[in-house]
Amino acid sequence: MTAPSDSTIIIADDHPLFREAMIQAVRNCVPGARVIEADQLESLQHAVESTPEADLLLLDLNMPGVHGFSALAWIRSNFATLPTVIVSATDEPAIIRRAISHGASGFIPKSSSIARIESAINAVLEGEVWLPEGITEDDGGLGDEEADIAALVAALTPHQFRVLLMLAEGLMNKQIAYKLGVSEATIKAHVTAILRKLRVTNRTQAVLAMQELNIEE
Amino acid sequence: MTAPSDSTIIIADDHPLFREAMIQAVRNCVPGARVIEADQLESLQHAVESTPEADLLLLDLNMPGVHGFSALAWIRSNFATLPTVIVSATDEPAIIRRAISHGASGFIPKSSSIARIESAINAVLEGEVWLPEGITEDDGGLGDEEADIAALVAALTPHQFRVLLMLAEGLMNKQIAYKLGVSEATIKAHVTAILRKLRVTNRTQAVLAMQELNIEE
DNA sequence: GGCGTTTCTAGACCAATGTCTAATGCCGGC
DNA sequence: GCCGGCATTAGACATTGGTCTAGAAACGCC
Repeated sequence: MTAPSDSTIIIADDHPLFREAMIQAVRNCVPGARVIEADQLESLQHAVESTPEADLLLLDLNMPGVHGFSALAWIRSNFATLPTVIVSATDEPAIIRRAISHGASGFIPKSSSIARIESAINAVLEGEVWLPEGITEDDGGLGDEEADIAALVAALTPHQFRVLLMLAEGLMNKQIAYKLGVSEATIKAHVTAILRKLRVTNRTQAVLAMQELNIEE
Repeated sequence: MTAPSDSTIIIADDHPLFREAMIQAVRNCVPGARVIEADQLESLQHAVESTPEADLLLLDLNMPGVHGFSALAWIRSNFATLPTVIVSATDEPAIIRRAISHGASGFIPKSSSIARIESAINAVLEGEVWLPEGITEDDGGLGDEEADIAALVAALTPHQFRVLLMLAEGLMNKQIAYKLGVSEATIKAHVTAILRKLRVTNRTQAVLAMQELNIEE
């Protein structure tokens, strides 16, 4: 238990029961830790932006609005000092290695025992990279295309990334403007910036580009 | 060899080498068969539309422009009498069962031996359903959402389906019109029809809906 | 505390998208 | 053979989407 007891740890998972279990594990590891929960990307964004001093993020790969590595790529870019551990239902080595290549500090399959989860949390808090048994880190890396798009997505600002996620839900500019409480003209400006950064020419292509970071194989 | 030697068989696969191997297998099974090749969805559409008397379609799941069951769903609807066997690099039982639920008459993993492929072709030509060893047909079926969307996609006309595939590439109406040799106004009419049939309100949502039929898990 | 840079905001303008109406041609049923 | 329904085509019109310009606010850097 080398971590200071005033650590702040963010847990992002849309499943309340699992979130509860993770909180227990965290409390066992770091008794006095402050735990912040997020059940969707919006609350996660709020959490990381309002607590830049956080020591660890436990991130589920499949939450409403994000089904893949786009959230990880963006967080790694905008909050590079925040160690992030991916928590996922899968345990496929290929996906685990992709997560590490995208900058994750560890990978915890949801099938892991509580004891192993606690080991993982402790290891990452001490600066190590934690992987499930039998997985080696030094391997492959990402496909060219995937790495390229991750870099482009990482260049987005927080607002732009949020808008991109809404584009990926098929929302109109007007709906996005309402949700974010700004004018439609503002959203249009964000969309233009997104298209430029992702090097595409319309919103459908932007959504398709981001989906390159999805999990599917 | 109960199949008549004047059978017509369509082979759709974007990999020339593999297509060649399949042709060999088909010729062994049905010596006098007429073989039609297609290397992408456009040529496949042309093939099925111009040879309604075809006896069998061997369809790869991953071709340029189609990455999933959308092509199968649409073909089953518009050419219901054409037995279709899925040929795919995967051998995951879940995907195989999804293929059968979408109306495929068989499933051949690309890892199969020539002998097994020939067995499969013969079986399907005689009206049976052919599955790899160890896979049972009677199971599960599709998720509600997937079945629903398959039904909506199946309702599209050939032209509409082709336009939808181009929407899924992020093309503009103008580009689609040029490719299909019609006016932009025509494409707009098609898009409107597609949106209605898929029960969505813009092209991005249409693309997202179709992607529900993609392979990803 | 200033200062340049980046982000966020938004209005005006033009291009792309989607709807409505309607004509043509094709196919199946009576 | 004739009729009704549907696919396809397309023009006129309304809405949405995207670019350009530009000011205000936040942020790091002297």
